[in-house]
Formats: sequence, C-alpha cells, structure tokens
Amino acid sequence: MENLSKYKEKLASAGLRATKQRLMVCKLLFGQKQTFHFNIEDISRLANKSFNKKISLATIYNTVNEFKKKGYLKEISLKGNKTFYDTNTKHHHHFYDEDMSQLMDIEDKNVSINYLPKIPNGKKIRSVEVLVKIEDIK
Amino acid sequence: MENLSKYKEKLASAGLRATKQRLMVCKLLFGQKQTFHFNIEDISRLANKSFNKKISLATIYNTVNEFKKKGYLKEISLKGNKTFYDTNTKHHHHFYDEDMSQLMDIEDKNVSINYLPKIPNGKKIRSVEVLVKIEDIK
DNA sequence: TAATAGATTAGAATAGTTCTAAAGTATTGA
DNA sequence: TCAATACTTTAGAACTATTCTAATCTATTA
Ligand SMILES: [Mn+2]
Ligand SMILES: [Mn+2]
Ligand SMILES: [Zn+2]
Ligand SMILES: [Zn+2]
Repeated sequence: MENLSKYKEKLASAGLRATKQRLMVCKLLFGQKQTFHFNIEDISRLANKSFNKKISLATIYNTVNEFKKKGYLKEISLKGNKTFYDTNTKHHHHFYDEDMSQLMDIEDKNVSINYLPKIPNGKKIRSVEVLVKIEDIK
Repeated sequence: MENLSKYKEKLASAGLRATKQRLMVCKLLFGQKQTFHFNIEDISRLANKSFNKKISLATIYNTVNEFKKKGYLKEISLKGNKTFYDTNTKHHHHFYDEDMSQLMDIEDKNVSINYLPKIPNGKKIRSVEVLVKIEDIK
C-alpha cells in the first residue's frame, strides 16, 4: 500500500496520529478510484467487509469529523436524519433521486446560474449549491 | 378564532380528526402572517409559550408528518441532525447563514438557472433547489 | 524498562424520531 | 338512550443516531 505515506500526511495535517484504525478509514475514504457519498454506517460496514475488522463507531465519527473540519470531506445538505458525507470536496452540485435515495454529482461547470437576489447586508456568498431532484419519467 | 374551520378542513383532508392539540398545532403552523422555518422542538416550545399547554411530541411529529405528506409543509434539505420544515410550500430557494444557523427564503423568480447537465436516462426533473450559503464580509 | 502522553474503545449519556398500548372518541344497534 | 364495539389519539416508552467519557491500550521517551 504505497498510499500509506499520503494517508499519514493527511492524518498528521488534521492533527491525528496514524493508527491502524485511522489508516483503514483513510484507505476506505481516499483509496477509491472514484469519489463517493457515504454515511457513518457505510464506513463501519465497509471496514468489516474489506478488512474483517471492526472499527469502533467513535473512531469513525471522530476521524470523519476531523477530516470534515480540515475540508477533506464535505457534509451534504440533505433531508433525512442520517448525516451524509462526500469525498468529492470540489465545489459541485447533485442530482438526487429520492425514490432510490441515490446521489449523483454534477460538476460545477455544468451548471450556470444567471442571477441571484441581492445578498443580505454585511454578508457575502460562501457557496451556491444546486440540488436537482429527479424521478422516473411517468 | 375564525380560522378554526380552515384548520378543521386541513386536518380532515389529511385524514386527521380535529382535536384540541391538532388545532393548536395548526394555529401555530398556519396562523402566522409570514411563512417560516421550524423544527419540531420549536413547535413544542411555541405551544408551551402561546397556550401554556404541553402537546406531546408524538402528536407534533405525527401531525407535521401527515401535513408534509399532504404537501402542506415541506422538509428542508439541510445539514445537521435536526429535521427542518418550511411552511412556505411554494417552490423557492434559500439563503443559509451557517454561522447564525439562519434560513431566509429566496423567491423562485429571483433565481434563474441558465443550464443544467442532461438528466440521467429515464428520469425527469422534479425540482431544482438552490442553497446559497452566506457569511459575514471579511 | 518505567514513566508518560496520547489514542481507542465500549458503553453511557444525550438528542431526535418512531412505535405502541392505554385512554379517549365515535358508531352501531337494541 | 346507552352499552357494546370499533376506531383514533396520545403520552411515554423504545429505538436510533450521535456525542461524550473514562477505562484500557499503545506509542514514545529517556
Ligand atoms: Mn438533514
Ligand atoms: Mn427557478
Ligand atoms: Zn457529491
Ligand atoms: Zn423557505
């Protein structure tokens, strides 16, 4: 696993020691070819499946939260009571198929907004997120 | 309270009997001059404050969920673990001040989207929601 | 190796939501 | 009218997601 040093760097920069469990979490989060959307339970299940190893939920929550603070992960604005995360940290948008509970990325460059209302006084825009809800045709 | 019959109709159309508690919830939700954003706890607190009456959380959850199904309320796609609702059921968008945890409506007509990517096969758009995150200047 | 610092983890605590069964209300039919 | 019965509502219990805590485990240092 030649990405190990990458992960160690990432952990160090988030102020976290590179422990076995955290390196596993890193591999699951950042070792995939594609970015993806997940919740905490997904990572727990993936750890069991991929490494035959149970990582305590506390460790997953802690690690994910620290990575979120650092900007290595983003939380997704979504309905429902479970928190969803995104390993795609580039600014982008989403298709959301509510029936399938399925999220798909839309690249920022594939959306263009003509105009927005004036921003409240003393405030400026941090980001503009578009959520396109889709459903089966008829 | 001359809106009582309005509320009774609303409840009936959602398949709910008009009980004291539900009429209170209706008054809190639909008896305001302006639409607003809320969570379940807000309604519970408002009931205490406005009517000096405790309404069981179950009743509030049930009523709100039925109204949501009926389209009399909308759930808001937002980060965080509390569910937020909107009494504004017209299609619209939001400013969100993350620091203040403050939502503000943007009328649909004040947003214009130039283009979107092609929709996945067999799907069509149900809605397009824009969330503009704002922050203090500087 | 012993002392210390730091990390992990299980389980407790908390918070949000859903479920359930006792209590309440409506309907039926004598 | 008024039991008997069926259906509905509600309070609180149960459950689930998340965070907190403190005991245990591991790594580092000297
Ligand atoms: Mn949410
Ligand atoms: Mn629009
Ligand atoms: Zn995404
Ligand atoms: Zn709104």
